[in-house]
Amino acid sequence: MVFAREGFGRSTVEQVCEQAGFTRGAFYSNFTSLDELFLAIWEQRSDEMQSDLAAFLTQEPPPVSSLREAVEHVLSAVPLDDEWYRVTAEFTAHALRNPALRRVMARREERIEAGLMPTLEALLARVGRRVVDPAALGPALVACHDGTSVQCLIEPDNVAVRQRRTDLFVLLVTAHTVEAGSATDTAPQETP
Amino acid sequence: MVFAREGFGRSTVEQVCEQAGFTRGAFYSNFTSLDELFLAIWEQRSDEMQSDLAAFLTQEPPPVSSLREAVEHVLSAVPLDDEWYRVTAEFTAHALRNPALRRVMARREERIEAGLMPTLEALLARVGRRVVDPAALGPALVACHDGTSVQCLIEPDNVAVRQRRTDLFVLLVTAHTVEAGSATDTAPQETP
DNA sequence: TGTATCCGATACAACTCTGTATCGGAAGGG
DNA sequence: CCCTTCCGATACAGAGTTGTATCGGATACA
Repeated sequence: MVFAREGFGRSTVEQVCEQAGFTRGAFYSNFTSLDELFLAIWEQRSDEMQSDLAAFLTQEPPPVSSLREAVEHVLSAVPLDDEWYRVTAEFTAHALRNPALRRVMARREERIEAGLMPTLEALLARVGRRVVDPAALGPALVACHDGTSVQCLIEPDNVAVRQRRTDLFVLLVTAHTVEAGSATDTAPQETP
Repeated sequence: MVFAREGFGRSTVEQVCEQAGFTRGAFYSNFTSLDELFLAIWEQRSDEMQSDLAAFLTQEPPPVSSLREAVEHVLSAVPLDDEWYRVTAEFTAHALRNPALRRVMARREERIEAGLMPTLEALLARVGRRVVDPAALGPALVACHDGTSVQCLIEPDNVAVRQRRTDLFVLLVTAHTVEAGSATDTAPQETP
């Protein structure tokens, strides 16, 4: 992917076409600008990943026996794809400057949450836990995923980073759930 | 800042010089490339922000009376600077493709943690809490900060996002601390 | 089989950016 | 007061990029 290698701003129509195996003539008869192509690619791939995630999660009910295992199973469906995260970082930077793309990013998050939460809740139910506030847990998971993904890719050789990533997810899920029988239905407990 | 407006890859030496009020001749007698300037600017500004953070936090011991107030105080020292976060997003995307910049990013995180944690621990001590595992809390805070900052800037009009951001920080700090008298000294408790 | 339509390749003209080389002036040292 | 040194401005040449216009072939349809 040219955008991952060069950065979006430095990519040229020529480079993209060369790698894709067609010419600039072909490009300009299908798109009007690189921006448009970038958006199209990102949306398509983003949709694919969400479909993959959803498919993976719903496919076979795994025999999880603890909350951590449930989290690990979900995380295993979200690979740390180096190239793809570079493209996403480019897209994020681009979106922060472009209202139209901002909406695309917002939709992406909504769809991730929509695809993730039901399965996650089902998995957690199996280990006897109930999510208290899905509307808070979803965004928190996405934010932590994005934040820790960058950390993992910035220090690819630091295994502790990846370990902490998992721990953080477990922590989040733990704090946002209660034992299934519990009557508590408020926001995550703050002990002090 | 040109990099925030145009994106790094689309910025030209000409644009940068125009805004800064000098000419390309002046530029090339002080830097060898835009990459170098970008790195210099980002490191300098990043250092400034860390100094500001440290100064703000150590300056006057605020009269916090709860863990949440302590967190809110710290967060108030980290403003959601729209322009600056755009530059950071650009830098992040750039760093994911460039090992030298990766190291700069890693150092940035270390310095944030180094500047933040002592004061945070002091503040928390004042409300009767002790951090259990600073080496885990620091990176988690940074990751969540970066992740939620994007969310806030992607949906600037959504106040719920900003609220959840604060809640998330409170949650993280809560989970990584114990009551000051407690003997517990293990990793954050996972109840189930 | 002939024709119309579509799509991609090639060619082209205009523009933009980069990096360097040369020139002029200002500041500092002797 | 002169001279040297440094720094920024201007000018220029080379390279690369964009978007369009024209051409050729393939495919679908009558």
